[in-house]
Amino acid sequence: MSSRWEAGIAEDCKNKRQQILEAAYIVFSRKGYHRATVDEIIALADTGKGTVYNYFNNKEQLFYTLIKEISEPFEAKLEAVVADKEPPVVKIKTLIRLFLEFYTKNADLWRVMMHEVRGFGSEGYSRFKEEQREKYRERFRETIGCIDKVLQEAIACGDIKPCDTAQVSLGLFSVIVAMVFQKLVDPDLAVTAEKIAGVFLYGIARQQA
Amino acid sequence: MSSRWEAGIAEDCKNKRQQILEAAYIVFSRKGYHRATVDEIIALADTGKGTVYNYFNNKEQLFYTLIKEISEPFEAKLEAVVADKEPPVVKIKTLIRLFLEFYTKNADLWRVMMHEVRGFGSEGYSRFKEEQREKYRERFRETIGCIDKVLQEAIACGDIKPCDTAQVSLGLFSVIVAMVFQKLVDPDLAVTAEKIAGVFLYGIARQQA
Amino acid sequence: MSSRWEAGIAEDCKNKRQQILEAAYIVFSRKGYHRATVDEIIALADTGKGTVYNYFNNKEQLFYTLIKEISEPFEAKLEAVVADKEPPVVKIKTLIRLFLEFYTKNADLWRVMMHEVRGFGSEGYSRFKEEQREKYRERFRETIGCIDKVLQEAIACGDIKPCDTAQVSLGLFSVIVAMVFQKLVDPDLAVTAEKIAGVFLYGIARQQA
Amino acid sequence: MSSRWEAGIAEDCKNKRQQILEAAYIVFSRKGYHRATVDEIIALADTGKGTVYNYFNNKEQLFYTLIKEISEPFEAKLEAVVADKEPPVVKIKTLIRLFLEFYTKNADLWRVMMHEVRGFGSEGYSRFKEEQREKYRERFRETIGCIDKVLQEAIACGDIKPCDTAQVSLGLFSVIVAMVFQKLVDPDLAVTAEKIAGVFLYGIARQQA
DNA sequence: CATGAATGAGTATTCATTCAT
DNA sequence: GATGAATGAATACTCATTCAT
Repeated sequence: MSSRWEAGIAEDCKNKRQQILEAAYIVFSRKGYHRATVDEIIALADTGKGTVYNYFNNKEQLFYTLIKEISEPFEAKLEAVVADKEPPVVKIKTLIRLFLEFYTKNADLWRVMMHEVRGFGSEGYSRFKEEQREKYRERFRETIGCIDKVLQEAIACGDIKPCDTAQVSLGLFSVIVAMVFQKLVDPDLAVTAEKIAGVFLYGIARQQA
Repeated sequence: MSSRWEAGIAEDCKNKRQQILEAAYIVFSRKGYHRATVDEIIALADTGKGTVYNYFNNKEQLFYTLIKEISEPFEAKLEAVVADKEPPVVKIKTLIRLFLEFYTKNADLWRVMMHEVRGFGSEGYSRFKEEQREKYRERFRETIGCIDKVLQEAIACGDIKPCDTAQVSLGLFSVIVAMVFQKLVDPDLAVTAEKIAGVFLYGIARQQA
Repeated sequence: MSSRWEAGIAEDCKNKRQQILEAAYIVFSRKGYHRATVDEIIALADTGKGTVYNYFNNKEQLFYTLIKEISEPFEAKLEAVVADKEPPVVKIKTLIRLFLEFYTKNADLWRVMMHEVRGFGSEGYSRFKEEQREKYRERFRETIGCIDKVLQEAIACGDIKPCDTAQVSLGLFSVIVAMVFQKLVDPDLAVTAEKIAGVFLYGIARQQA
Repeated sequence: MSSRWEAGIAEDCKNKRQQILEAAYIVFSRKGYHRATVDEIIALADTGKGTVYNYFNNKEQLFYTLIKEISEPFEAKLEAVVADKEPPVVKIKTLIRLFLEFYTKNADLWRVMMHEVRGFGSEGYSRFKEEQREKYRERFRETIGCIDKVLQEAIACGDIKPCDTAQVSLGLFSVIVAMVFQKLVDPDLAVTAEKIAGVFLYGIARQQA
């Protein structure tokens, strides 16, 4: 049901902090932020309640740390692709595949995160402080920004027509996420990546506009 | 701030039930499901706490009723467009415009709804019973199904290439929602509708595949 | 062990709020502020936990309300004595008797209150907000101020020698409280009042200075 | 802010035990017993948490040890004055001065101590065991007993009128403490000592009774 | 001896729901 | 029908104490 993002590490050498993060990953994914209880997390992590608060200031910070630790390697990979010397269209397809992979792995947690962070300035919506939520949003913007950069590159070299790259990159992103959340992704991610890229690049119309 | 979906009804003949639904609309939109309190709803509805439970079994059913009463007129409109005698491509653009209109109006509440209903079979995620959540999902599928039908029609008459209509309609839907949630919709909805349709129909590539 | 400050009211017509206050009186007196638990208060008040929070915002405000409701009638009595047309020396003795009576009745709770409120600006000493504590202290100053006023009156009419009335009134007050807290008060309060007045008025030396 | 009761000892030869006691002095004074945390004490003492429990059985015993180590030299001084060959009235003034000095130095901690120990037999008031609290009270009685002894001496030699020395010594003590706690003590302690003695010896009335 | 990671019992507070009036 | 006082299950967080290193 849930992925362990560092499954390589042997069970017995994991420290408490890691155990808690892994348990939190599972519980937040299953229950969402509000309905996830610290009690359930510690039961799964097999630690005492106080231990959680030795490593994290509170539930919110535990959640944020989780998101951050999962995001960072992913973001690094994205950046690497953006910096590649491949043709932009190839890079777009690679990015789509990476996104499919990441969101497939972390679908549940990411849905939760997006919900908690959503809204711009909605007071009282989430228990999260606005400052904290802004940090999540910045992360989100940068992620989509990777697609944006490659699109601009593609326009620059004439591979695609000039367009509002902010909108298109968001559109591309949302389609990827929708496919994942609705479980319409082919086990061979490259297949789905090709399909998505195909629609965005060439459209579905029989005749060119 | 909030839309009244039946503003035509005069204030003084609104019954308690309607007052509660309108207050619930506002509070659920602002706070999300979990953080919305019955106390806040009745304060806004200017009614007693017991009254809520005269009309609705519980908070959950209040929320569902709200969604249903807002969805139904919208779905009727969609069906009407599908049944139109217009060319499929025109109908697609009309559908996109209707979606943009509806989600723009009800963005906050819909975000909340999607979050609560999300997940297929995640036990304990929401306080909602699985049976209840299935009702929401069915509604969701039917909504997207409208796009699907028109796409199939378009394929049948040769306007668009054969494609996986379930995937494409979901993609189209997700792009619409993303634009709305990220506030990238032009005040003139038709402009944004054209853009979205343009990308899906003709792609962004300079050369046909 | 504890006094009921409105014992006259029949049990069955007491409302929940009053029941809670009376239980709080007993528990705060026995346990002090920190060690008094809401659970114990509701057990004694025979109410549900939520009921406490219907009437009082939180534990602190419950405590403050308690103090206020007990203080006010007492302060009114003190003011009445100050305004009397009796000779100052007589009024002083009457005040002493009233203090003995009040503190004997409410010894434990008052000790708790004084401890929580103590300190001028000691950050973090009490969980009480400084603003709140200032309200208690103002109440305290006014109470002692009654003695002060009568002392000034006595000086004005030549009954006692000029002296620092602020210091003497505080001294008188502290002796009263000490007698009560150490359980050295005679059942006939007037006896102890006379003794205390005697020392302050005429001293214990065999010869005038 | 805080007094070190053995400042003479060089910093570098102070052992852990002493460091902990000094930190505890500061923290208990600032926060009171309940709100003082072992964490804060060890942070200030620059030591490990376990070390505290090497030297003291628990928080309670740490507190008691603190009180004892501070009290003993003070009590020795008091006893010395009692044993002096001075006239009783002079000794009383000296005692008052010593008390003013001691409580001024240790005002905050003593307030905390008195609160924790207060009450005779109040079950559950403090976390302290009744046996422990009795030790504090015995200490308290002996301290006041010094005044009592001198008063009795003064009566014996005819300097003061026969009176209930237990009550008067407690009264004298409480006035001293009140002056200190309310910050009404003159920087020159002898001035305040004279005033207090003056009131107790000769009263404030213009005419002898 | 010194340490600090791990622990879990203890507590204030929230809020959906009920039911007597 | 309308009301709102009463309820108590549910939950994040604190902090004294232990014990393996």
